[in-house]
Amino acid sequence: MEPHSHFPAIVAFYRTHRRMPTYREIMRMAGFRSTNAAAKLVKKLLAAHLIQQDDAGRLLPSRYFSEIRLLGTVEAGIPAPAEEVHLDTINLETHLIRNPQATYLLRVQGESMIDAGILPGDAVLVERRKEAKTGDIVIAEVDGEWTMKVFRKRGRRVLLEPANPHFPTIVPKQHLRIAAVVIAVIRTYPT
Amino acid sequence: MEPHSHFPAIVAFYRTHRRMPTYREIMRMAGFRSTNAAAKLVKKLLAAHLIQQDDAGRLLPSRYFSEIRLLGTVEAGIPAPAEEVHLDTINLETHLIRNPQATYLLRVQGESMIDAGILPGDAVLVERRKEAKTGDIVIAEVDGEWTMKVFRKRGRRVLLEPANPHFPTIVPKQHLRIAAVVIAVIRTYPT
DNA sequence: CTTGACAGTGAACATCTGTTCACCCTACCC
DNA sequence: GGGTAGGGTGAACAGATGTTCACTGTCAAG
Repeated sequence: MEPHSHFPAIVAFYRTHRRMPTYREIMRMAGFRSTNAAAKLVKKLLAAHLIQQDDAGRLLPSRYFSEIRLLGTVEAGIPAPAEEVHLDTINLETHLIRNPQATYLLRVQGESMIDAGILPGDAVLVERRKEAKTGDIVIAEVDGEWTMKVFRKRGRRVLLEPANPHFPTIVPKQHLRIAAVVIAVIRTYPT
Repeated sequence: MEPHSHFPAIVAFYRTHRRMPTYREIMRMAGFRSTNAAAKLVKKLLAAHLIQQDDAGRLLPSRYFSEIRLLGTVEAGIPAPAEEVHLDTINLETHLIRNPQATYLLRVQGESMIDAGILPGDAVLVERRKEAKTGDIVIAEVDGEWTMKVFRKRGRRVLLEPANPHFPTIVPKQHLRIAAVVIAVIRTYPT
């Protein structure tokens, strides 16, 4: 039995148990009767970089445990399922979210950011943050109203610019509180 | 020290180490000098359903490790962290992806879909599918070229429409192969 | 002051963990 | 046939792991 043939079972174990299997569990899954057989299998999977290990020898999932296969550009097309073996993969969530405790999903109303490709109905992933830098898209409370705009600092002044010429640039009069910065836009299409 | 104040550190540990911490590691993170203190902390986190445990006592991540808190619209604003308790949450990956085996991430080149809010550099989540219905955004191979366009059926004819008036509508002459349908657009902003 | 709840210490224990050793068996090559 | 590499067995071991016990200090309520 080739060592890689047991890899899908390990991935499945990780998904259902939310942890990596132990050597004993790998042994049982593969039908071995000795943990040494599992250890040798693990050594091969390690050499193939299909799984990883920490300093204490504990098994860790590799990037191959994430679900999404990464292709090139649209123009490069989509390969046949058989050629998928070598595809790079990413974990969508770790790729999008750096600070999970401070991350939220908001729905967009209105067309004020339409030229930045943010349409009504889109979802925006935002990270709670009090500071922003020029060019960031921020969620802010200005003079009592919540809004999403592009943050710009002009010298000492702060501007909140829409991405739509039909909307006015906001110059905060009294109160500006930056609550969050947009880190991603997510638009889903009905299937 | 409140027990929940240590929870973010545990989540951070899980994300960087790709496994749950042991009781000793929780002990060190919290500054305790007895594993019993960590065990008591864990008991409280278990009672609050912030973490989970398997049959052998091993710690497992709960949904709070991977789920995003869901707010309303931008105009409704972002509540203070204290009011977060009742927020609904979703898992980003399960929310976006219905059929993981057939789902891929592609990068967008060109501006042909810009009026649909799909900009160059965006990522599109696509699901391998051979059929499409009018209005779907499809990845298709037309007369030897790969392209992303809006699929439209006009009677017996099939049109592939761009979302940009400067680009031509494609009328497949010989060969049209639909490879995938766009199920989501994801745009990330540099932090 | 007394009481009780709570949080943390220190130590112990049975079990599980990754790792390693010697060994067996089979298949293949020269 | 002889040799060798590879995959598997069985057993052992040191260290790590979750759990538990008795105990100490603190602090607020009565």
